[in-house]
Amino acid sequence: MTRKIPQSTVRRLSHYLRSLEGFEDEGGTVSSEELAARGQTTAAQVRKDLSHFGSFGKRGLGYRVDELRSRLRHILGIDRPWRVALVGAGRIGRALIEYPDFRARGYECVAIFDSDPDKVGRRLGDQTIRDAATLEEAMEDLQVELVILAVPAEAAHDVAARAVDVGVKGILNFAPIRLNVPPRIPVQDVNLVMELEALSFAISQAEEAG
Amino acid sequence: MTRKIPQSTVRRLSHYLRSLEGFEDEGGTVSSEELAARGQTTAAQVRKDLSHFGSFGKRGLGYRVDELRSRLRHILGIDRPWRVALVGAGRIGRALIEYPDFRARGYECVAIFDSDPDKVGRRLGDQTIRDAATLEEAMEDLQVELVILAVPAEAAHDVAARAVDVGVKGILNFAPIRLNVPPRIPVQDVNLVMELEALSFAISQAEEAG
DNA sequence: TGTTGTGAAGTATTTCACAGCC
DNA sequence: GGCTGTGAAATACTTCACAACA
Repeated sequence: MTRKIPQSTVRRLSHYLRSLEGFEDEGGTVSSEELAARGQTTAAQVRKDLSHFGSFGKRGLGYRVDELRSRLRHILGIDRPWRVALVGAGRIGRALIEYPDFRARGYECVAIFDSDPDKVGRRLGDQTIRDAATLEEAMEDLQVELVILAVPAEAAHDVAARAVDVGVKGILNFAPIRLNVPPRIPVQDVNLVMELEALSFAISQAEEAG
Repeated sequence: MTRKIPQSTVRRLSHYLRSLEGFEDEGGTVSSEELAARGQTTAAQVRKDLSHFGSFGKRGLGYRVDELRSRLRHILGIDRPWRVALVGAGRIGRALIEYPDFRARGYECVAIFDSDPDKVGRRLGDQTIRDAATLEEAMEDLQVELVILAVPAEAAHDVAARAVDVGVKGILNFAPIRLNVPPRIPVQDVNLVMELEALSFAISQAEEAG
């Protein structure tokens, strides 16, 4: 039913789910047209995206809102909780785990690590910051599945390798380097400065074109 | 020379520039092969990406490191400073403007706004947080070019519209909504929870496939 | 009637492969 | 001899358009 789904489709699926949030009419239906209008895409694209995972619309009617929502949650893998560890107790990591959506989407921060002795032992949210030296033991005990890697580039490879060794399944990487982990481990890179660069690129291009 | 450059190419250009950072051998050269190895792409892709902007390699030799670096900086529009304002003095925005790369890439935070009276007037870095009500006046005075929009979704449309009205040229948007600005204004959306969803999607898919 | 699901057509992006130049 | 620049081929992604059906 599903083979190789492009990243662009996954992004759109997240959007569709988010769009559904605005719907109070639980028992109602949405058409691909309506969904398309809320994301910036086309009705055909919506239908194609969804069709990769089965056909759960009703011709002439659209998609049942409540069913579509639960299907999307299942497809995105957020119909169950995820045990997440934050490594690097800086601002970004903290921003992320404090997002209301973080918890609302089923991500649960079960451990926070840092190597700075001044930070170790402090409270952060409902967690006490642990010494990064205890990473393996703690991650195994707590059955961590996802790691948010928010450490300096120099430390990132090491932390990633150790996390993968103890069975972590995926990494959200804020370090501006390409992690060298086995291909079975998905890594999602986030680089905020790069996003700014995309902006200055677009503006410069437009200016140059006149 | 350049027409419509895909987003994927722009991302890779940023990577190439970042790769060059590791090079001490300023006067030396890099081949497309080496560049490809540092990003996760192919030599042909590197050459194609660069060829959109002219041909500045030497056959048989590769690209001069120092020249390539300055070309990339020019292409990405970071061969000049950018005047940036942060709207929403929460953790993410602060994380971003405190990144060493933020300044190193020429982005200069010239104003910070928030609507929370408890925050207005406080210092943050080398800035005093301004009342969001004064946004138009301050942005015009300070000739802000880029806005980092890190406010709740409800406020985002309004802030974006006001910023565009006073001549802002681009927006980095952390609010999980589609901003409704004129098409000439580039908007770069960042949604960290969506990145996590891409991760749980990938893992769930792999698990389902067995 | 209205809207899905989907092959087929159309675009966009990547990869190939090789002539051309250092 | 080595490596770029680039058309041409291959692949990936999106849009079209329409049969199927609630």
